[in-house]
Amino acid sequence: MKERITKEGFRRKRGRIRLGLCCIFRKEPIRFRSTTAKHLLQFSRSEQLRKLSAVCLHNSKALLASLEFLKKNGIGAFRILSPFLPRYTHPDVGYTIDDLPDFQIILNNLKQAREFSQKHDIRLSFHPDQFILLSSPQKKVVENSIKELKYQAMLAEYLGADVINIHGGGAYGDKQTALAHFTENFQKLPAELQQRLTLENDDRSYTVGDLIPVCRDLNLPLVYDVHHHRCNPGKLTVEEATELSLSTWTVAGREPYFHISSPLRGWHGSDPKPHADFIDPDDFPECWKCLEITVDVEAKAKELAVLELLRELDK
DNA sequence: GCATGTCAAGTTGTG
DNA sequence: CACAACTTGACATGC
Repeated sequence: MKERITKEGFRRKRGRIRLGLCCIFRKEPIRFRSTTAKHLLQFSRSEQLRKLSAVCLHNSKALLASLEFLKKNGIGAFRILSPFLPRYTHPDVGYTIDDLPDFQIILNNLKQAREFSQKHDIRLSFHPDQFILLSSPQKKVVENSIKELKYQAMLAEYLGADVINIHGGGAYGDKQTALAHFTENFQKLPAELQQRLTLENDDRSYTVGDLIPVCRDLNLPLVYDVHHHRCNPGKLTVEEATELSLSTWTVAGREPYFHISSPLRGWHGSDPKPHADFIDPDDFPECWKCLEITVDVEAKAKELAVLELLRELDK
């Protein structure tokens, strides 16, 4: 900690680290809405679409408000929640954008969001949830996953988001076989989806060491989650994993994407996996501080945690 | 208003 | 063997 010189003018500058907010706000009154298939199914199709349209329209406005907040507060990235257009791929109530009565306003808002984020250099990303599995031995599971990924790729296209980040999925008793399934399924995806997909190490199955060969093979960037790494490190140190992950981005000339969080109840004794409200500055790897990277802050206090970490890194 | 149960989906590890 | 946790609560219902 000695190398941080506090004297004005000699302040050690952090690398251009862009901090990212994940999905929602703790205190700022910006809320995204959702709805359920069960609720929708009691109405006629046209009534369903009216309700869905209202929610999607609300969310498109909430996104614009989010970006405005990020710009004002120096936050450089935003992860868009998966049900931004809720139940889009649901087998019974799924829809396309132009089914929605307000689709023109919604599309216009998405276009505005893209222009705003480009103008103010706010990086947008997606993180499909735990059901999205390209490594599953079940054909139906992979099919549903691809359907959802295509939906997120469509949104990413409208919004100019460059990252759709997923995990390796289950190990199914044999990681190498599962990763072979992943590779096989990845190669069948449309190019516009392949271009955006990234792989993230997780806190139970796949370590950075497990994923690096797949990433090299498929030319796939690795989103390095240092909290997951500390829960499930494999053989690599944080410095080694950082270096390996960086190489998967720089080969494509893209800005690396990392994740940070702190354990809810500390590193000792109880389960370290659940996330804390804020980031303990000691959890932020020293070796990241001079890098030009995006770091998503996975903390329960959301924008408050991002702002606090920003201040901490500026010290 | 507020408490509570429910919501599309898969997999893993814990108690 | 049920259940919480996972990147994340929000919504609907009933009092």
